[in-house]
Amino acid sequence: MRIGRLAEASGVSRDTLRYYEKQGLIRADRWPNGYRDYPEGMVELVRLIRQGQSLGFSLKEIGALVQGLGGGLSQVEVEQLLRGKLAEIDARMKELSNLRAVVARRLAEACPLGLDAPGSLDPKRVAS
Amino acid sequence: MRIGRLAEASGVSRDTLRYYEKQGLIRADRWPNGYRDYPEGMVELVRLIRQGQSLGFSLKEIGALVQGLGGGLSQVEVEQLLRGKLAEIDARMKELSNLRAVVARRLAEACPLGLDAPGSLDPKRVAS
DNA sequence: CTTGACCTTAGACTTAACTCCAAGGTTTAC
DNA sequence: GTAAACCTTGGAGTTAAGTCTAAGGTCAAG
Repeated sequence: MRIGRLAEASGVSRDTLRYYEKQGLIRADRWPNGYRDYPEGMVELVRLIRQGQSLGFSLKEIGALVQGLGGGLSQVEVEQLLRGKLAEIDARMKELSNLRAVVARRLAEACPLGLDAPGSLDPKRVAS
Repeated sequence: MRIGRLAEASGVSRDTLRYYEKQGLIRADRWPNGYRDYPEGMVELVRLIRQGQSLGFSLKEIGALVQGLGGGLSQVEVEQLLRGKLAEIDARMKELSNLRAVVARRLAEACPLGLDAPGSLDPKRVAS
């Protein structure tokens, strides 16, 4: 699979894929002519990278995880890395559920009667 | 409350608070000498902004929400904005739970025996 | 054998979100 | 009253994550 095909399949630009390679997030074999050659499964990995990113993880963090799994880390280190990531994901889910509650509460306030209760998000009326 | 106090209480730098103001995310009254004066509740709002950010929302998105709530949007528009945000949060929670499953699976694989199953995150061994 | 659609690299440019600096005014502590 | 610790503005610099451009190589179709 050449870069254009991977770009189309994964929904990121060619430039971005080359950038990810430079950052060590993905790898590519090469044809004799220098063209990059990706395995099918790369689509999955790139999608995972984008997903991680959209959830607030930096490329560096994602890279550390991906690198760690592929690279020179020991069994124990990989395990710790994964456990750490898992804890972080759990924390983030909790935060997200808090945020959801805040937005849902504000919706409940705004929706039925137009009441303006304290604790609003409104920066002009924030509680003194 | 002056800017230094808010910075300390909310855990962001003075510069960042001024930047948020420039971007329209927060507002401040002024003392006659020009110093910014924040209400207590501002701490809460700033924390919320940081939380939203750490969950992958841009300042622009957060600003639209905060602005919308404070600003010239109609009842219906605010309601739509909030519903949209809620849907987005739900989608993100689902993604996060997917990501959690991927990491947890990899941990289960890596942990007990060092087996290398297909579907790994490893960029060097991604399925062909 | 040339046209169009691919691919390569290196490097410049862009945007978001800070972060720092300079030059100066204010307030508090001694 | 002066030194330290605040505050102000404007503007420059930084980092991450792309995005774009230039100059050129490859390949299939007509």
